[in-house]
Amino acid sequence: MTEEKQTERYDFRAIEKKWQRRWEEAGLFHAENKSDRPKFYGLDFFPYPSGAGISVGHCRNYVPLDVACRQKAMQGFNVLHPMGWDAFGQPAENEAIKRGRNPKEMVEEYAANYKRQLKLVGISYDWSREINSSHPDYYKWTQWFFLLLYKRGLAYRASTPINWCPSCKTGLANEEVVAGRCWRCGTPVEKRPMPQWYFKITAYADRLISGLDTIQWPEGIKLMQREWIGRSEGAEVDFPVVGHEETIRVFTTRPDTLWGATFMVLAPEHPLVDVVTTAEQRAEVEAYKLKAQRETEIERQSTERAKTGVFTGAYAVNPVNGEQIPIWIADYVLMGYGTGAIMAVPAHDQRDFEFARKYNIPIVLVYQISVDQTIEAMTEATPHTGTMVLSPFAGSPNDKTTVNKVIRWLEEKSIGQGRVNYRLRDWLISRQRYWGAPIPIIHCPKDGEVPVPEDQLPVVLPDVEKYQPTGTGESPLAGIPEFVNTICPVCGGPARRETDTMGGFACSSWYFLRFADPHNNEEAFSREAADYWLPVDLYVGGAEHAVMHLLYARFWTKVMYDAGLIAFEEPFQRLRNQGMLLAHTPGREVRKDEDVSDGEDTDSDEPIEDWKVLRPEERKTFPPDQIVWRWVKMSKSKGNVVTPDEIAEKYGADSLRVYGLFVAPFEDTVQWTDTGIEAAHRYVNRVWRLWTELRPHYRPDWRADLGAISSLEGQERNLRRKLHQTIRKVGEDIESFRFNTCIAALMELTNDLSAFRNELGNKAPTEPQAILISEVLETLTLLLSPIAPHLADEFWERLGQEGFTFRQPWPQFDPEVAAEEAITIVVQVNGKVRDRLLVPVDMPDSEIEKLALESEKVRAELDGKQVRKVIAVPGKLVNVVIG
RNA sequence: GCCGAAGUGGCGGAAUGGCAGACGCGGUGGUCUCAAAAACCAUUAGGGGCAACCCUGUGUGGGUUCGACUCCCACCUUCGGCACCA
Repeated sequence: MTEEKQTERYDFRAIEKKWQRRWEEAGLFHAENKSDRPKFYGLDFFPYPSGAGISVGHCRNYVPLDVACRQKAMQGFNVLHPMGWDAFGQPAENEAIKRGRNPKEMVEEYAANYKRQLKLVGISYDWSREINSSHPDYYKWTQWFFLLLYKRGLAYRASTPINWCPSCKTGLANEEVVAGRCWRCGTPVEKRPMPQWYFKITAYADRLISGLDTIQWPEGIKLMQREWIGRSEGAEVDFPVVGHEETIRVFTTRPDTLWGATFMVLAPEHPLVDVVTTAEQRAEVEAYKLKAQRETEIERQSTERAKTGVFTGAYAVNPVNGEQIPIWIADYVLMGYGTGAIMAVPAHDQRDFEFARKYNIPIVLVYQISVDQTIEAMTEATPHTGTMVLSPFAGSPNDKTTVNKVIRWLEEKSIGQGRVNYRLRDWLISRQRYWGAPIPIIHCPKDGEVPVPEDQLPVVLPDVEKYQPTGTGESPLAGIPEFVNTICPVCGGPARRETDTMGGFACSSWYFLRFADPHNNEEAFSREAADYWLPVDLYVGGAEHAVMHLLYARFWTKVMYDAGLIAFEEPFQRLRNQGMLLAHTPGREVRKDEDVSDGEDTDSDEPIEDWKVLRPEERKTFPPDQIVWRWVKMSKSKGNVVTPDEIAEKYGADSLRVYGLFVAPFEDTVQWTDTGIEAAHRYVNRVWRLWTELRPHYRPDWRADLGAISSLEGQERNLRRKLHQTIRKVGEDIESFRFNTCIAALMELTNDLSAFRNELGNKAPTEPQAILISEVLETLTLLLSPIAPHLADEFWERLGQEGFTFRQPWPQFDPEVAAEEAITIVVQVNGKVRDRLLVPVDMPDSEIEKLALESEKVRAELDGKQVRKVIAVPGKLVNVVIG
């Protein structure tokens, strides 16, 4: 036969377009709120749709979850896999300002583009549930939740110094300040006193810690949350101030060292500073306060910084021994933690030790390491060693038990109180920006703060021409009289609306619930829908939200639980973080003193940047030999974005999917390479050719003749075993997010199938061979379905089947077929491999041991030496210990 | 500084107490072709040997074990997080 038929070309563009259209027409991914099947809710962190669209980097979290969801659907689950837009917030507003555009229109356009791209990649979203946090029918409920928190005493307005970003011109939550800088723009953050809205997240601190034990999240993320909440146990103690009514309250984790307190330190901003400072010291104290105020957070937080401080002239009384100790102010004490004041125990706290040495303040040992220990010889504080020598507890060890004993004693004597303190601060929710959900509060001159009645929600964000931040600390909304002026719901008199909007994290703290019931106009979600779908079974997104979004969403969920709205306390059962995608990017080296935007870091130990991306226009003119290539995160600002559009056009969406899954473990940071995507494409092509060549031998009724292949031998038996092993492996690997080895397993199967095809050549297959081919082709098609869904559905159709692989049951493996018949037993001598034995699976250990000892290699090693021990591990190896 | 994760061929990675390097990239040789590409086949950790084989090898140094990439201790490096938290 010379009709060596040319295999049909793999026309992925046509195939992918065709199936995407058919899926949409069939409403294939539409999830019903009721089903006899068990539910599965898979969720991606909902994105802010930026103008750059999605890059192949985004596909690294959307595709794996899509694979998991598609597999769940085939396994018989009723799957909810939704997508929506985190459209409110500063990123969108900043971009709109930059482009001189209306944020509303702009966001619609960008979201539409995202949607188009996600469809292009073949993600199985139920688009009928698409939501947009900037739509009134969504933010109505964000406002409703604000009022829920308000009514439960969890939203309050207070005027304390806030983190202010001078570039974004708005307040920032503590979580949004990274190393003293704004997390969005990197501008050093300032402190400003201003009346602001807060959510009382600190009231939930303990539950936010304990809840972590009930969920399957990466340990690193849990740890970061625990640290952020920063629980510490200790005591509060009041120190009377000599000659004043006031007392200074301190929090300490080490009340057992009270007897060694030789001075006190107040934060420069502490309200009592002005009260206690003496006339002689006032000038010096004022100067220090001013200096501390001028310093940015960055400067104040810099490590290895020498301690500085000023004496106030005042003294406090140590309540445990009546001694008078000086009161200082110093910037190493922070107003934002504890009470803003500390008792200083230089002997047992390193910071206090340094301070005492510098200002010649006495040091008193509470715990002594040895009888001849002298203060003069000390070079550092000894926080965790020694035996107590002062106090009624002399003789106690320096440990937790002693601390607890002292706390009880303090409570009995009414000197102090046991107390738990948290690093977590309340969540600053006010933003002096336009593009957010207005805070639904009315300020009435008569009735004060009045919540907007629920039937008046939403408080609609007005359409305006000018929405730029004012920079005065007032929201742009304050300049719109039609918005501001309203009527007090209580007295009917004239009143003013709150003009701050909510930060974007409010919108994202409940969106996962809205997906359960996205079109509900009566409530945020129906209890029934929430009970059915929630909690989210699998949540996938980047680790950059480890504290912010994930902490806030957990907080709101607990509030809703307490309000009886839902039956669960943790919103996300299982969480996975995908790794970053890096692109090889040309840049140039930058001298450390060049291009440093805020040229005042004279002694900063960290260079801001010693390398800069070349701008596109620079790339053409820059001397090639001076270009320094680096792997950096793919982002529009770096000019190194690869879009799914171009990859889908050149290689196809299925190839892109395979690439991202295969290139590295899901959590790992990976480097985008052209050879990588080409390899994936080559594999998909290879499957296409192999499958297409074998397709003519397919028998639709192969299941009826399974008996014909129950006793295959040789290569055919091996291929069938491989097939069933692959079913097992692919199933397990998708379940556990090990997509790279999952693809590898499919490649191995393909390789075996290829060898089989080569063996077969142009010969017509025998009856059993045809059945085997049929089983392999059909099963391979279904195994590929979650990974390369377009290709799989095309194959499915070409097998003469109806419908979609998405609706087919996931293949089951036959353990007997998958079982190995003969296994290789490794024979070791003293732990070194000397021989290998191929034995039947069911050979008894004693037999294997005997064979091993008879092995020529082993006998050669023996050479007169004694066999001391023989270790046999069933199915694995025999180790002969000689000596 | 503290906390966490990681370190394996030329490269991405596999193996989580039992055959180190699956799978893929890249390389080399071959088949096909007028030629090339594609595809297919073979080979590919390093060193030694004509060979069958032998030795070395998972960041470094110790330890536990019959046996360690895997567990324990110390150190080095890289990445991520936190950073005067009283």
